[in-house]
Amino acid sequence: MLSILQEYLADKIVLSEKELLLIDSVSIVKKIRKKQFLLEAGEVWKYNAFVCKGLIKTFSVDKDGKEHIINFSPENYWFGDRESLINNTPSKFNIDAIENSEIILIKKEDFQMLCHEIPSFNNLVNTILQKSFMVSQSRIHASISFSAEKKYQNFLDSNPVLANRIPQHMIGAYLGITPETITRIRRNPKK
Amino acid sequence: MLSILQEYLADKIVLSEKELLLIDSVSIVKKIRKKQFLLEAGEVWKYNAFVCKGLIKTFSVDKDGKEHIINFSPENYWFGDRESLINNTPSKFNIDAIENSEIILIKKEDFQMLCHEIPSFNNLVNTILQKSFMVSQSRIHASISFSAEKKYQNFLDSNPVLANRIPQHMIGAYLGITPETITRIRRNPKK
DNA sequence: CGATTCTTTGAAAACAGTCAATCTGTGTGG
DNA sequence: CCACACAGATTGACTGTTTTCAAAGAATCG
Repeated sequence: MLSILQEYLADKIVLSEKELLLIDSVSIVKKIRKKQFLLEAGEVWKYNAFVCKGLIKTFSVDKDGKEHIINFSPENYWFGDRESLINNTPSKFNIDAIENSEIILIKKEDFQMLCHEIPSFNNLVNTILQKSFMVSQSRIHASISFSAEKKYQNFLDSNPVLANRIPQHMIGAYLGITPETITRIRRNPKK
Repeated sequence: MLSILQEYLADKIVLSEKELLLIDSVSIVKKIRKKQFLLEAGEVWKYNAFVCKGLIKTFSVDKDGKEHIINFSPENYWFGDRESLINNTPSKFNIDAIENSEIILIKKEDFQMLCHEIPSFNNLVNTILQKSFMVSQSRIHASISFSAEKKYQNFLDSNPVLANRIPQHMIGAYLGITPETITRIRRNPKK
């Protein structure tokens, strides 16, 4: 699975053989099965994680037992709980797999080392952060501006591929809409 | 007003006299009055901007003329439309002042130059980006998980100082709640 | 002041959520 | 390969929250 990360990196930045080896040397390959947890609320998250294959979700569970999904992470996406990672605080979130998945974990210190040793890697990381931030801004915008129907339509339009890998009730949990409402939107779209 | 930015920077990183001068040399000081626009939807945003004094808001206006507020930026905060800035695309947002304000603008290219020339400045920028991202994640979480009342309470708790500088209808526009609903929440808090 | 902006109110309507039951499809173990 | 269990989706009736609209009342500012 290391090769998937390598391909991803090769597509974004130029790395020497030595740098690639350095990255490999700190990469922990891991397979997890559907519904298996990577992080449970209360634990401290220690890694930067990359999805080689599969689909990961980050979510919270409220006191009524309802899930609220912070993020979906498919292949070639990084994930983790940044807040817990950076502040060394117990996470408010859970992370588990929606599909059987193969991921790479890089320990916080190792990841920092990579950023320090490999300037282009560091740039990539910052670029990704920039993009993540823009995506999250646009999600906020949708969230405060749109009706349930528009939120759902917007999700389908923005994530056409992802949408048919994710059960409807999870899309709901991501958008803040109940699955029943989504059913009704689908049955009875306005116009 | 340059001194405010200098103070802010001095508090976060160590800068040589020369570096400070470099920053000064590309800083454009600007005063804007309440309700004055810095950016209108459709224009391309060209700067990184820092608030020395006052309060800035970034918002969209939908087809019904309703405002949706993306961000409030008080003193010592950076603002701008990152998406428009980075992609050189017309902004979907407007930026104006809630209070008479004093700000510093740094042109995109100059800002990149600063990041390139001053490593500690670059680090600071990335740290801020990290933090902005975490804040926006937590706003997303609130937005998909909480009732109107909890959103409002959470806003007051998270922004006790800001809250009494911002008219209620703008807090509503930030949270995705009508001002009437906020009035009712205040009149009739549950427990 | 006078004008503007902001907040509050009430009544009605729209929207989305809840609950419980049923239906559907899928995957797994025997 | 079938049967069963289970997860997911749909339905309908109902409830509750939030919005809408219009009007009136505060508060603020020049």
